[in-house]
Amino acid sequence: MATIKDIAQAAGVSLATVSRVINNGPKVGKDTRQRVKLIMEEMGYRPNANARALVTKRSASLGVVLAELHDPFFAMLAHGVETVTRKNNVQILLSAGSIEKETELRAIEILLEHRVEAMVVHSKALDDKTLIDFSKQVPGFVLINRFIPEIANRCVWLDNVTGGRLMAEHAINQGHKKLAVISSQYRIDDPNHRLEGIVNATEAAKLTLPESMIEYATPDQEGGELAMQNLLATGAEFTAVLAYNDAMASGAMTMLQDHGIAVPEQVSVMGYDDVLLAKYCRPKLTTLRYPIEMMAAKAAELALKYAAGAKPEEGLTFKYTPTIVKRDSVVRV
Amino acid sequence: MATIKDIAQAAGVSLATVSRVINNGPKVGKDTRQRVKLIMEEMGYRPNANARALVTKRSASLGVVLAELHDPFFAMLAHGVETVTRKNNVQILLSAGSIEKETELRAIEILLEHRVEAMVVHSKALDDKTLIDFSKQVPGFVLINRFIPEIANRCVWLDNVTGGRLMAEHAINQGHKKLAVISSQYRIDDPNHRLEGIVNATEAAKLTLPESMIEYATPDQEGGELAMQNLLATGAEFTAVLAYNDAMASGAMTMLQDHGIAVPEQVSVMGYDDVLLAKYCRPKLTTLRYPIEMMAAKAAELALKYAAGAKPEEGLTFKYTPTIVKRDSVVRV
DNA sequence: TTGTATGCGTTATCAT
DNA sequence: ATGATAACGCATACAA
Repeated sequence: MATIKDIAQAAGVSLATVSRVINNGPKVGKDTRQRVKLIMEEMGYRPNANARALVTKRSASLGVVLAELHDPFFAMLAHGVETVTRKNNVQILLSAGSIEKETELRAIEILLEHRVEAMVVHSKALDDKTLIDFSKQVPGFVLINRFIPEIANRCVWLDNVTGGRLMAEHAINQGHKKLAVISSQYRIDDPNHRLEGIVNATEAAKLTLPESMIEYATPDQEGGELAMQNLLATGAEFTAVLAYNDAMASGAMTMLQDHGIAVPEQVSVMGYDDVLLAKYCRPKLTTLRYPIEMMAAKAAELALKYAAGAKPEEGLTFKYTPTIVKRDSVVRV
Repeated sequence: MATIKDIAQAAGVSLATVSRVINNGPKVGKDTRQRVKLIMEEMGYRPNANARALVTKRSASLGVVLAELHDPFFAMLAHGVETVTRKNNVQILLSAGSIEKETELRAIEILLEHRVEAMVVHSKALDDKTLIDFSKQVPGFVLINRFIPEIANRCVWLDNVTGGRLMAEHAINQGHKKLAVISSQYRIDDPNHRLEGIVNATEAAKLTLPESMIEYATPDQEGGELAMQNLLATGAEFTAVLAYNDAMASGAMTMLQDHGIAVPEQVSVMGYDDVLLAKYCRPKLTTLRYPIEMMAAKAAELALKYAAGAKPEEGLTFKYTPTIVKRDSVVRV
């Protein structure tokens, strides 16, 4: 592949001049610029991003750490990031961390080795201290879906406690008194927080939510089916089910319908996330909107801004609150 | 950030020695190795991938060009690639090309500038010649979802003509004689090929498929709804609908149900792709399995192999054929 | 306006 | 086993 040197030689000018042409530098004759450009075209010259990054110490790239790409949720996240990187002519470097400590760590390290300027990190397995340390090394370090007080101004996150509360309140407002909960079996913050919000709301409404009305399973459709199966097996009575996410809600609905229980006529179901699926499934899912795409875009902007030298404001954080999307899976009782 | 030089200084050895330690070079004393490693640890040393890429001319990265990240289909594609890059300690560089000539071109160029070793490209807007040219520049250049005879051995693609035929044949075998088709309005190869297969099958079965029974819309749920609405508005009669993809099929089902037409009792519906949605929607979609994740993994492997110097075998290509997944949206009539 | 020279962080070649 | 040194491709301060 042709280098700047080859171009200089072919054009009969110096390296510096070519470099200036490439970067639209100011001090270069109009005709020389023309000629050099032509030759670059002819020789199919492409600047070497690595060499450039080495000397300028700026890589024009943003690293993204996420769990699993095939999860639609992370696809939305990635897309949110992409909208802003594209606008800024910044490249995306992807690193998957599958919610395992070692992998997440390695994912971040790899991005660091590539000297990405900014970083949007979705980490659930790493501890606060590790993340705080990284944020000190990388000016453009931003966390998504996580809140760490010490670096609050680098956190773009969803208030899941409020989310849980909103879910439960909505069900309660619709007259439901016997609630069941289908949660994720992974003991990370998100399910804990959502559950906390649900419990708060039930207590405030003087309802009881016995442990037996809470089922845990994998946070996907199969998990939702399984959890509902278990719930039904215990013979428990409930008129509304609050699921950890839309996939579990969908699974739960399927299982209910398979048992001849009409949704929402006999049992109401609520999801969380508002992914595509929520609109596609029948009945359409009443759920909580998790504006992950918007949040991811925000995180990317922030990361780029910090990377460019902006100082994170003290005492600031980027908290989003989910909102209820009323569709057809919940009815008044 | 500490460099190899800093480490050398701190350890009282030369650059060369440190470099050897980093790369697990052979000729270095056991104790020196220990000491250097310790110091690297202490100083938080991280090799600079850019510098390394510059001198070794190998970037340990694979570029991916795809259309839209938030499309679950591309999320699967990305995931397929990721499974093999992870295994090979190769980094993913993402570039979105939104099915526009200019953007796709720019996406590839950017990856080229980063000197990615391998490339998995999903391009629909670029012409054959351009792609062939690129493949000559980049040894590890592989196309996914596209077939170009001149570089057949770099193409991992799905036989959409056969796919279309299988769809139609399945419907016909189930006794359906009046078919309707919902296709994509984008005049790229995929819908054309699928339609071609459908037409072939209908002709072989001595059925007619008038142009009025084919509706075109955007390849998403809204498009499916719209297309079905149009179809119903014309008063056309049909007992089976073949959709361009699962999203359109889902939209079509919704619209049918909204019009009080039972699926599959009154009208059967078939999708294409077998994305998550196909299992989630009600009735579960009978569709064609498009093993995109597997294909993407194959493409990535191939790209890496070619990048490593393996010569593309002449006359070879990587064609996949979709298979029918029978679920609940099609019945015998 | 143009050219020269230096250095970015690393690997690799050649000495020692 | 270890060190000195020349690249790699580019940007840039300094000269001319």
